[in-house]
Amino acid sequence: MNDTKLIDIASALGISVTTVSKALKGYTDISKSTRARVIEMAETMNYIPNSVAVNLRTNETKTIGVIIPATVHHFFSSVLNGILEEAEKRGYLVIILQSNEKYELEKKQLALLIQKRVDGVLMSLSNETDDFSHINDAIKKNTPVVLFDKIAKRVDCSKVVINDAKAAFDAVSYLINKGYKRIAHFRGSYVPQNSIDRFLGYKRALEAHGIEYDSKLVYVCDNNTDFEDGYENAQKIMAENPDIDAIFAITDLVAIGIIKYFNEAGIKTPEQVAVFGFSNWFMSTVISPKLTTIDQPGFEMGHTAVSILIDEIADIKEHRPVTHQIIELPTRIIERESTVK
Amino acid sequence: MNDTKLIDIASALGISVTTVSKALKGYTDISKSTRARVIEMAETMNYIPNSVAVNLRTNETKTIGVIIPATVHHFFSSVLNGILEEAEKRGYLVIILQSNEKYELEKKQLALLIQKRVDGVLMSLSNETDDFSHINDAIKKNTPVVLFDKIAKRVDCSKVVINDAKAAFDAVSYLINKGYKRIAHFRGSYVPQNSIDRFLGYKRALEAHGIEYDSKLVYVCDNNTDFEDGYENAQKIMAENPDIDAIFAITDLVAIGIIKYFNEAGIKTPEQVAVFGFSNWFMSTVISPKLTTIDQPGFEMGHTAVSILIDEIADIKEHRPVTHQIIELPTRIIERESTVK
DNA sequence: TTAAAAATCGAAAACGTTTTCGAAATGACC
DNA sequence: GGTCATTTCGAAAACGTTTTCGATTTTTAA
Repeated sequence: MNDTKLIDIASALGISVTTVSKALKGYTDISKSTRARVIEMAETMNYIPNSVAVNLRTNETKTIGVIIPATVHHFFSSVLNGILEEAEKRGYLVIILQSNEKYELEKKQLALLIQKRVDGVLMSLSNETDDFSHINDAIKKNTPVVLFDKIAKRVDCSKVVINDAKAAFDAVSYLINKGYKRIAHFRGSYVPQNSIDRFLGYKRALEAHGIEYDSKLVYVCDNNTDFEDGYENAQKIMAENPDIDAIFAITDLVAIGIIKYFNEAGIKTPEQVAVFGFSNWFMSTVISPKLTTIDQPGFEMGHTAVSILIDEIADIKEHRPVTHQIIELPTRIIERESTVK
Repeated sequence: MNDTKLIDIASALGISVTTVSKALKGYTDISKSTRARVIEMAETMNYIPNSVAVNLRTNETKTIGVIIPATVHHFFSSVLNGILEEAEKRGYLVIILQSNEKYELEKKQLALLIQKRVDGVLMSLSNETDDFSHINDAIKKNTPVVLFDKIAKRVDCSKVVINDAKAAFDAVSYLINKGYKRIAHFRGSYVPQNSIDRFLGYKRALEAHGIEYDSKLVYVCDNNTDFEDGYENAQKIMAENPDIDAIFAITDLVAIGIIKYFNEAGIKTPEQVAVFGFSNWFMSTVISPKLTTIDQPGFEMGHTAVSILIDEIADIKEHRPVTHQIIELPTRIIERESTVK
């Protein structure tokens, strides 16, 4: 079952490939009549252009690459849905790779995408990444990159993010305004900017409201895949600092770990200790009590990242100057049961 | 920043592109010394082969397409992880598309992938799909297809599945052996084979154990994205059939909806009514009580589907006869709290 | 030294398009 | 009928590789 090519249509009609190609692409220097004949013949011969040949000739693949650091779960699955939807709408296909939070893998995968001649790439950085030359190289080679969620401020490209510090500030301020006074923070590991920013937001909110920051109330949860981390640290904090009345957790996942422990240990949420999550993952409504959290708009993030990227691709193609944008998507507090007495 | 090409290396060294190409690919008719010079020059000039040109020449893209029916959540995210991991290991990139359970979209996307010259495609059928000519066309055009999870028995290609009927049979038999007698089933919609098979398994298990099938105990949950369905039907069944002592739910999602209602209504699980889910999604350990369920090996499914596909791609390329395989992955019962008194 | 064998290289075709540029045909106009 | 403008078409180059096949050189064997 051999594919039909331009030359097949051409010889069937006794004309040249040039004419066939032009007719199919709507060039104006082909007469109405032959265009009609070509189109009909293409139809009956079931002609499908060979994308690879087109790619080679036009030097674009209508494909974008995506590198995400973690497994396709929770937050990234929302982002991915946004990416897929918008990309399809704009006529692009998307190749997905995951770096598993490894810098070396991320670097290799970016190189692979460039070798594959994708028109642009979307990426969210691995926790390990603190050298950005691979990204700068890509940009220098005219492959636009837009960073989302886990970004690096120092690299000069478009970014779409949320304001983690502000969101955390809002969350903790909310708790303070609700009357909670001794508020702990279960933070993430020390490297990722997200983790740092949310911690900073927590600290600033305390200071802004005249509550002294107490480093003993900060626990580190650096296991991103399970809620055990939250569970165990909850156990620990209740032994070490039983006087707390609220916990601001870096993700819904650790918040859920906390609530699970509290449920089992008979600690009432929010009466004894309130819990505040982050991301508004699906399961935050599954747990009892339902989790108060920050809505992190993953779907929109994917959407706008693709949109910006494709615009930049067009700019580069048309030799227009490309201006990088930093888009900060709004977050909002979703108040549920875990913080309202 | 222009990419260096074979001809750049060739002219830098005063030799032909042929020689450069062969040296780089390890042809034996190039002397050790010139090979070394070529490799070094390629290194210093930072040569990266143009994949598009290679694709055109070799007529393969080292890329596979994946079409999934639903949003990347829950079960499909596990499958996707399996696919990505195995594909990368075997040197293939993967393009992902989602059909949103629409036949027309599925058809269009498959055509798109073929036009893009992917080497093969993995797909899980939409709920609407009952015409399989698009798939047969793809296979006829020498693009191998392997179906996973939501398959069609009538199309002649490799498939990787679980035995839904058997898994459901096992689940219900487990409940019966535990002493439950009046077991309801919250089924899925009427079209998908999964839904039908699980229902059939339920029915057969009852019959096999001498319990009369009662159609009044079967409720339909056809909303796949939320647990409201389970919640509402739980409410309904307790009003209409308060004498039930167990529910076998088609997915963990509806099972969680049921448990949420039971928790709120003060109905004890499993003491008054036991609940059995399906898939072993992450959140089945989040809910209280933890959910007894069927483990559906999504990650492995992705793994083996890719593996089979790539083998078939190789067979076709080498003009070997390709034999289709039907792989049935084992499922098993994960016993948790929702069924043990 | 010479013939045969082996080693080493390169010209050119091919993959299937797109697009430039010029040529041929047609139409318009006086 | 002759000039010019317009319409319509096609030859050929180009995109960057891979691979066949023949040519040239070097080595081996006698």
